[in-house]
Amino acid sequence: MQKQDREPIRTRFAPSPTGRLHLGNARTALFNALLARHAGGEFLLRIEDTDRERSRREYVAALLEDLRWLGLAWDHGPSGAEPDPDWFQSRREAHYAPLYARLLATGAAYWCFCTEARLARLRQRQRAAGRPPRYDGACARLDAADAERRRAAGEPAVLRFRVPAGRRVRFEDLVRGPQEVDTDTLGDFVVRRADGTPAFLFANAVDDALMGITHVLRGEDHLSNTPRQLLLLAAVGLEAPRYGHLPLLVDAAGRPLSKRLGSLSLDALRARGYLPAALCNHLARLGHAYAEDPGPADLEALARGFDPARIGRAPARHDPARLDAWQKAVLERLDPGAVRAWLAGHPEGRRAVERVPRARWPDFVAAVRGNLRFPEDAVRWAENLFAEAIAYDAYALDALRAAGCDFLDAAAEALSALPPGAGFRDWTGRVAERTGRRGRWLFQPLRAALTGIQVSGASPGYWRQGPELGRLWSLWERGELDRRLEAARAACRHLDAMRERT
RNA sequence: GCUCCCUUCGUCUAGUGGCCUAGGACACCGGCCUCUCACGCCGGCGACAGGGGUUCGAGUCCCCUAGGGAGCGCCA
Repeated sequence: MQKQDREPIRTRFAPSPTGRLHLGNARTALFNALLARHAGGEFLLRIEDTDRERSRREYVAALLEDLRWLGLAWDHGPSGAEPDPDWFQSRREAHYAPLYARLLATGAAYWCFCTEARLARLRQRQRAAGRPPRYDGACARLDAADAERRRAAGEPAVLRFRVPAGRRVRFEDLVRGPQEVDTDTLGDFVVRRADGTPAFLFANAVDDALMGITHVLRGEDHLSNTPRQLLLLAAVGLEAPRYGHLPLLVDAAGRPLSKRLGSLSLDALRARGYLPAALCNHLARLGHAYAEDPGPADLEALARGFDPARIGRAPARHDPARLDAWQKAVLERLDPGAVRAWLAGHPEGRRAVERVPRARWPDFVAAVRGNLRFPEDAVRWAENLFAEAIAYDAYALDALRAAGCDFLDAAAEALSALPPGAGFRDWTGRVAERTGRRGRWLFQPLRAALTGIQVSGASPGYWRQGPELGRLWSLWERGELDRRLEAARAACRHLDAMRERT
């Protein structure tokens, strides 16, 4: 009994707060959000904190923060890290209790008094004998009244689901198509732990049904859970969502993403300076292909073309170069204000924001944005273009020496002879005329004179890369151009003097 | 061990029996754009894991092999 089409779509993301979000989780969240948005439906957030040992309040807060940062707003869900009875499974006992009772009453589940030690031994034996490690059903035939008495006497017990024998469970996977599983390959599984908390299989499936979830996109590792959850939901008389299983996401080396491997955690990527839109664009194409690729797009456009049927079945590898390409593409389309906000959010980038005069900001962004990838890239140009002290680095001095002081004199003269309103080309045209230099012999020394300035954190010669000289030129006032040329001439004369002395 | 899943250029992928001498994007290499880097444009390199079938015809269907993965928990 699975949900059918033609009703409003409702998806969810249901993380357990036992670690930070990484690329893999984030993709799952994104896909569910895109699916909901695509259909004009709703996207919910639920916290699966039934593991008392490992769930941590601060992870909830971090989770919410990461999702908000990514731009994945949820239509319904927790508003903060404080557990509430609606969205935190640890507080939803009241919803579960009647279902346990029903399971017990119909015989669909039974009390199991097996100790963990016995189960461990059992699994070990089964494995050694080359058999699948499954519960052997020791408590399945216990007399119900006896079991209740032992329970009442305080003997610890789990509630175990009785998987019907010799049946086939069929379902249609949203991404993998028709699936069929023999119930004889399934062992009786735990529904409620001895400490009274619900087991994942139970709480997860039940909450999806109770919350009216219609579609669930989740990791492939849940594929074999699906028949169990279907059986369970049928036994409590709830309607199951449709499930779709996403291929695993692996790192650049082809290894599964791990919570311990921190470099692909969302907060690490954010600290590095990646934009949420870059991440979303990257993720939206890992294991999913657009029929018509929208290019660097916002969530709305990403959602428009999103289609679960176009999700792949093979593991997808995260290629950092691809992510960087999205970062560049997204950055390229950001307006100056957004670039400013991005930079202001990072310690490094803030230095750039502070250095560049507000009025010059749009021009600065226009000139430099093609050369940005991370916040620190902006700092060097901000410090170079709006430098107070002017000192040339070794490569610049080489270029000045090679060009000769006469050349610089000519450049300065051409500049002072320039009528107001004349542009970069007028200037370089005149310099070319006076000195007979063209191409790199003309531009290289001019670039050295105007931008070959030492900047903290930049490697020597950094200025030789970067935006077109002409764009930078228009960023400077005439006085600043004079100042730079004058400094270059002084440096050149100093070099000459040094040479004469030796 | 058992059950299930997966396998197209370096990477993400298109491809649902003829439109495929396998297309695109990113990466890489080369060229152009009056200096460099980037952008843009043009071009290049580059793949159907292997073997058997089925078919007039297979990347597409079936089987086997190899390789990878998941599940089999009082973890989610």
